[in-house]
Amino acid sequence: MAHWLLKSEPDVFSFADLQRAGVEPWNGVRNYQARNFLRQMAVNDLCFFYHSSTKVPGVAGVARVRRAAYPDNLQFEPSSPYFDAGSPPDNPRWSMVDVAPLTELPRFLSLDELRGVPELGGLRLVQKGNRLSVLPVSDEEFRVIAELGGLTLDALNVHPV
DNA sequence: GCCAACGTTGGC
DNA sequence: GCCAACGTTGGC
Repeated sequence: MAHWLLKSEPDVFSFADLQRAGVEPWNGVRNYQARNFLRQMAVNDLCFFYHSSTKVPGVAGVARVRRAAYPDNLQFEPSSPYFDAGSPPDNPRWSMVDVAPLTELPRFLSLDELRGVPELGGLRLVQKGNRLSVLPVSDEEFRVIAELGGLTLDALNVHPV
């Protein structure tokens, strides 16, 4: 199973919002690299839910993929800020996945704290100039972050959906 | 294909 | 609100 990190501005859509929503289409990604990662996601993959552009940015929870990549409908909605007139309907340019909340992190992990963890030096999130909103997390990085956040491996060893 | 201009992201 | 970093656009 692969692991990922998804960024969201909590003022727009927080982890608590995801918990209320239950399942949410992760739409609006308009960066090719991020899109390619979305397309690599499989059902049941676990994703850290990261709060960006906020007072204390950091990892707030864990979500999981409920539906693999399919066309992002907003690219065909002229009224949407995510509309893309150049996307061919027979070969849509942009994809989205559906995600559902799994669990909040018992201990919120700020970006500042993550930066201080030697094992996470390779994480794209903590590297300079990182702007990707969807990024891969290695198995080892996933374990380190989950444990730092107060999650037992049991808590994450959930039944597939 | 180069690269300057521009827009966006996101930490601070 | 500032600005560094980075991606995209478009003229040439």
